[in-house]
Amino acid sequence: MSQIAHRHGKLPTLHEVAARAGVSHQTVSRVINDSPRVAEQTRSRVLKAVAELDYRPNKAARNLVSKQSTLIGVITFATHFYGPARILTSIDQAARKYGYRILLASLSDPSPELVDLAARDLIAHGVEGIIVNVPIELDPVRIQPSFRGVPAVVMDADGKNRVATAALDNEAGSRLATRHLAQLGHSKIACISGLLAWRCGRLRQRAWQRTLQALRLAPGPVVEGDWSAEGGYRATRKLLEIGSDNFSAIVVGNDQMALGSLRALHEAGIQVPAQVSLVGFDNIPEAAFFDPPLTTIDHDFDAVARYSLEYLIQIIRDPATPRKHQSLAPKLVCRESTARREDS
Amino acid sequence: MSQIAHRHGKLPTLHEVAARAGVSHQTVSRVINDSPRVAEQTRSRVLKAVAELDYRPNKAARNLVSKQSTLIGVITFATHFYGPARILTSIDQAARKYGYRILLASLSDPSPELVDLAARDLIAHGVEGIIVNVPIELDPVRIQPSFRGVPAVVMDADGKNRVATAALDNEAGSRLATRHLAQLGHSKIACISGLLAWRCGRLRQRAWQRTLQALRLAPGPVVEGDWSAEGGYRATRKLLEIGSDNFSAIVVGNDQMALGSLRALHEAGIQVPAQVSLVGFDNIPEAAFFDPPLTTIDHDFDAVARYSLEYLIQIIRDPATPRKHQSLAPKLVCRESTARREDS
DNA sequence: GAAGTTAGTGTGAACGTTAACATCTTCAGC
DNA sequence: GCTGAAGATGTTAACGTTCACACTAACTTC
Repeated sequence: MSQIAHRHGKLPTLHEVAARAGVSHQTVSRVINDSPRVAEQTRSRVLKAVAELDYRPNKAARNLVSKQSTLIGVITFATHFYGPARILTSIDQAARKYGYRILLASLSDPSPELVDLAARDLIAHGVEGIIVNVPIELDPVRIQPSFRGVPAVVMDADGKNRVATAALDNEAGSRLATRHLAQLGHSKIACISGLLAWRCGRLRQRAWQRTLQALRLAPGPVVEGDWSAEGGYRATRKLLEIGSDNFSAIVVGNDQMALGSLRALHEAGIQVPAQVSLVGFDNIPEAAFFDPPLTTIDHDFDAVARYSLEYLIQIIRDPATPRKHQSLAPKLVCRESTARREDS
Repeated sequence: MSQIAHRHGKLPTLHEVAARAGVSHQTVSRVINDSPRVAEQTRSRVLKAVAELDYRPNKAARNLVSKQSTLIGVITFATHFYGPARILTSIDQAARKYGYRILLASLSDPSPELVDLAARDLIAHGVEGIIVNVPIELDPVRIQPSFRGVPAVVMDADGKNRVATAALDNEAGSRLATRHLAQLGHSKIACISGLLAWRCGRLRQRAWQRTLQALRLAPGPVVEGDWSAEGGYRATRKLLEIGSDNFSAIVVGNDQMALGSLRALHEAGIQVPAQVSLVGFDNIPEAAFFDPPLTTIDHDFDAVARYSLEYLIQIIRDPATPRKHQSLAPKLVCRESTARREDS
């Protein structure tokens, strides 16, 4: 790798490369930045010096003068959950392709104030753009001043085409799940929602309710879960306490909770799907191996993440890019946790 | 928040704050950095100006001159898996407490060359330290030159006390799992390993083998999985093809694979734990809700992550900190997927 | 062959901060 | 009231880039 030992903690600079190649620092800069205005011979001489010294441009210095930090900030929350973690990973993967690195700002608490603080801090670090993925109801128009002109894409929000936003269509997913159960003949459809403090939790629950209304079905019992398997387990126990003859199917807020729900039903001696049908949400890789394999809503986390990042980069490159809302349609994945309602 | 509108994309600087407070930029710098040599009256005047302009120090400029970037680089791989994702999250949480931000470098492929490249890039960004969490066998002593004196902690590796390393004790975990099964009377213990290209996969498998040797038991069949539920499912099918009378228990490389395994056994009409006992690895939050609830090895991902970060910060603050290897002991969590072997 | 163009290179200033040193008070100590 | 220390502030020079511009040589163009 490097043929030359470096003084401890001291990295070579443009000037040292220039001295070694016998040119000015500016010429080295031109070579580094692929400027066409460099003679082939000079270029190779510089490149040789760069390789010998194992030179890498100091990004802080570049950032200071040119505002090009090759940094994208991501403001996120609850990365211990599958969805947020998956999105973060996908954003990072996508960013790498464009030569960007991710500067992480994960919140201890999802409040607009902390988003504002995080945005400022990221901007102080010189990020070229910011992706916000926070589950609370965040008015993208109102928080925009926090970004002070730095391009931003807000996920899981709707910016009314005044702010760039992108979201998985939670409502469409929930509609799909509820309709599927109705079509199988279920008329008593319960709901285990995710945290209602989360936007996607509220959206999913509301769509369940509205779909039932549209189908002229009375809404079954609702219990709020906390997205975890344990939360799903507890919510199902509550549902069973209310009375198992109040529902023959459950729309569950995510797959982890569905796992807990499956467990609770199993313990209560209730057969899935023979006695109760269950639909999950997210289609985590494990869902196909639940017992029974889970019918669920497939959400393409990678796609939104990739879309958001590419949209952000487009805005960075051309700030005049129109701001709009993009929503990605989910699809139903039928497995074995749902079945036709047997008339009793 | 900010009372004053900013010119588009232009952030206030030390000088503008200084002008507004009627002091020199250096005095503002002193206030910002909590220097004691500032009169109380001046301090409050400066603070007022800072608040009014909503000033935040430009980290790139600070980084350039003082080498204090408040940035820590994390080199990681496969963040779509539970373990690496969890560790990343925990590192980030811990870093925030110390005022650091995480600069992410996730690899597309876990090779020493890419680790080297990532390290250089992170250093070019001015990170004050680096945490490496890559599953391959990485000789921490050999890759050390990549870091050019920048403090680093390598996870899941052993630096022979010449490089700072930290790891969950995979071998102890596997030993615990295997011994547990042996104590329950199982003598034919199979293994579904994780990817053997991963260090932890190899370590876990090897410890299973050695434990059996130590117990003077013949090793059961081994199949390599890929850490996923589907991989566990396929591996179990292979095991069943080899013949279900060759094993009465399985040590599985992680909980996701154990889920797939459970499914495959269920499909084959094999009762767990009545006919076959199963031990997982990692204790993911869902494991308690598998059917049956999974006996597994509890790995404290948060603890290693926190430890690694705190160790790194200690080295940053005092480069003379001795380099050593820290290993965290896992523990067995007994649930219902293991039972005493019924003599047939 | 003078004037304009273009390729290739160099010079100096900026970016916004901290470090090092300089300066100017103020006040204790005798 | 002089000396010296300490407290409070200011001045100047880095840090390592890029940007704007200047310059030289060679090559067109009429």
